Amino acid sequence: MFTSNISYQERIEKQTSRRTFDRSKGIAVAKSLFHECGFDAVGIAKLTQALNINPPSLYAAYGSKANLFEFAIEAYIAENNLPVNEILAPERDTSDALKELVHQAACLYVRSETERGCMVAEGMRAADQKARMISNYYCKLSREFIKNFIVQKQPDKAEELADYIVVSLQGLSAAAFAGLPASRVLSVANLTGIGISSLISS
Amino acid sequence: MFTSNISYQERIEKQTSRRTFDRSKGIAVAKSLFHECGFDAVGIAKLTQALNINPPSLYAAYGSKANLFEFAIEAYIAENNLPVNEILAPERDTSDALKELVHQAACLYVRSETERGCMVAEGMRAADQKARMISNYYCKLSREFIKNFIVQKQPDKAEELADYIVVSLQGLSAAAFAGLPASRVLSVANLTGIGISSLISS
DNA sequence: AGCATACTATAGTGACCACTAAAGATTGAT
DNA sequence: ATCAATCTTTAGTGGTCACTATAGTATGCT
Repeated sequence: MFTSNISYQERIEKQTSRRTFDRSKGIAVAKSLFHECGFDAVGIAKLTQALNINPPSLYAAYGSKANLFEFAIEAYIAENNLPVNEILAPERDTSDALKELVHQAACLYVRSETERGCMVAEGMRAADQKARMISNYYCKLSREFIKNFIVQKQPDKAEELADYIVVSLQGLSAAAFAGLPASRVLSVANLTGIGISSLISS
Repeated sequence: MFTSNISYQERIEKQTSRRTFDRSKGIAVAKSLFHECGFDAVGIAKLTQALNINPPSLYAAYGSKANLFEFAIEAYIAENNLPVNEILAPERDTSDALKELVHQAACLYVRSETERGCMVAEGMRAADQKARMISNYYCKLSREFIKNFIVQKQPDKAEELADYIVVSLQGLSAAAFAGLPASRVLSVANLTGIGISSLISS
């Protein structure tokens, strides 16, 4: 989408029965490494060692480190995505829905001891510009989704409330990544939920 | 404190009238670069070019890149620090004080077009472990200061409220760093303030 | 003047970075 | 069986990383 002319699906489908390493598994491993360490701290050497392959195999399969990162982010979203269609169902109370979204996201950010925070939010801080652009794009997608939910019932507050939710999630992700214990992250998420209630009822 | 056996003051005082580059200015330049680009994205080459010196001069003056980063953070705190002793004056209303703290911090995070967010908060995401440790330490200092203010009047909520404030600031810093326009960052800070009110009065 | 000190600049260190040229190996199709 | 395609491996590319050994130079002290 940003750096590749060939999509994730196209690449996967090209895989034949030939002797080859498992591309899907490669993306899963890369996702874990990128999530745990961040884009900048994961080198090609670390990736190829984790996959037990050589650099050319990695490049033949994914094109570049940035490409692989984007595949990994897509996998992250596909696997870890919250059931947002249920959480942000149109008929739900705005406040309840947003509170649950923040709570569920916080749970996601601390459920692993090693892969902390939101991979997208953390990717936005990478020193590498491509990694930042990719992450920013998926963050924007999320914000739009949240905004479109809010706009149905609170159109006048949709923009600023969407910003508020996204920024809150960025803070929770940062805290989780920095090592704040799960219980305290969830406590902050709970306080954020109380804040959301007061913002919507006012 | 973490990586040096020689303090900032000691180094500065050692400066004689000999032909030498301005150490304080070097720290100021490094601070701007680190703040704008992040620890990882600023190499020795970039620093020495900006200061118009050679690497050995930089190492003679500051010891290491991590040392220089710590000096830069100290300078950042000294120069950009909010008047926290006034904002968090003991006699002030807890809610008003915390709201102003968040507002002033948000203003700080977006006042420059290039140096966005909080240098300490952003440093906590560096790929370099030393930079993370240094940043985490100063973040912890800030949290303690906030907690000690809250504990005077709301001792039962001090810990979780302090976490809430710090996480909110981390979110605002991340948003500012990612390029969210100043007006929207300030708007989110304002909403956070409303949330703080409801948390304290409840 | 002579000397030790403290900074400087030149020029490099090995290690790592993302990435690839070239050739071998395995496959499916003919 | 042969060939083309596609993967693999080996072995590297040039570049940048943080950092430094060595030697030159300007300074203050005696």
